Amino acid sequence: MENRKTQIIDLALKLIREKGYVAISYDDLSKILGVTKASIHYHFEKKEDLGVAVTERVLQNLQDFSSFITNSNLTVEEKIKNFYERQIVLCDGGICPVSSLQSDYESLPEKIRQNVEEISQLEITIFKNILKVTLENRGAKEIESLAFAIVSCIKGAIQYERVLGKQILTQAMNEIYRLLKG
Amino acid sequence: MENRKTQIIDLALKLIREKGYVAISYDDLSKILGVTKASIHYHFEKKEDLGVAVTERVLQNLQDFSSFITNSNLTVEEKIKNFYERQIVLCDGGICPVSSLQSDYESLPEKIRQNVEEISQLEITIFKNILKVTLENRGAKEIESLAFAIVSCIKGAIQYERVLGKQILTQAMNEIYRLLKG
DNA sequence: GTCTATATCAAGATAGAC
DNA sequence: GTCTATCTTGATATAGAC
Repeated sequence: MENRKTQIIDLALKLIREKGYVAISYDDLSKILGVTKASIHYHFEKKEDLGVAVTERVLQNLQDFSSFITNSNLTVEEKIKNFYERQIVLCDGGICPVSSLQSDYESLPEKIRQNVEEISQLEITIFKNILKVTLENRGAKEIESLAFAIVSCIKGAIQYERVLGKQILTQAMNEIYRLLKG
Repeated sequence: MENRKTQIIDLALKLIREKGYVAISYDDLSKILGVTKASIHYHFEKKEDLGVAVTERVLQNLQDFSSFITNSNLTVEEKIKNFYERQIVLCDGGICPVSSLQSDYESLPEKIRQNVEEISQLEITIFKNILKVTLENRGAKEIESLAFAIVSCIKGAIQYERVLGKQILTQAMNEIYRLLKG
């Protein structure tokens, strides 16, 4: 059942958002899906294999989003709004899966680390591409700094929001928009 | 030996920065310290007790820092620089212990959660206090939004920096300084 | 492709000797 | 205060039946 495989990846991604890669177990997954642990092991022999599949999925989604943004005619503000509204949907009450995997970085097998690196870099690159279109008068270095600031801000805000339960991301983004006008 | 207790908290804090609360074990701690697991259990009967001690330490340090900043005559820029340079020292190649604990939030016992909440809130409050002194012309709401943005940016940047290994925090902060002038 | 059963190992935790 | 020894539980993983 190829569908079961997808279902496992979906669930693993959800639990990584909530608890992190280290904290989830095949027991968690199997109980929620109503199957046995052995059944999960059939689809993903080792936990590492599942982690690789999840990060490949995240990377693929991000690449699709990158293409969508590149080929769109949206304004910079609209593109940024697209990015962080997508973040909210992806996180769905937890934290960003990328932040979660970054936190667990030291415990990740090499293959998963490489994917997390690639994902992190692509997020920065997407923002650099968004910014350079309309901020042509600013240097490449400044555009890179801005991309770092905006992505960092979005990701940090989501983590505080889960713990403190305020509209931290939305409010922080209002300030970021002002950065682009200055 | 009261010193051993402190030593365990120090080490736990270091490992939380590197791997996170969930990922560390009494076995890790005991091997590094050259004692037995049982010895760690003597000082902290349950892992939760150790987590509480660590977060109380983090909170205490932050409260001290808050007093220092409040009673200083530094400029806003200097205070912010103090904050994020302190972050770099605290993280020491890992991620911020607060970010680490935020990521593991779902897996934390209630008592530790409360401490993480308090710490997260105090970080925001410190920034609000820093900003309101010189940004009197801006409303309380805007000051809060700015505090959210700056703290989020610092914390997010540290996570990307560990994975991508660039000067992401410093560069992001350069852009944040511009926010304060606009 | 999914199951039962089981192996193996590590983690959190406790009892009791020294 | 630290140790040895041990317990329990849960996690990763495998073998082999259906």
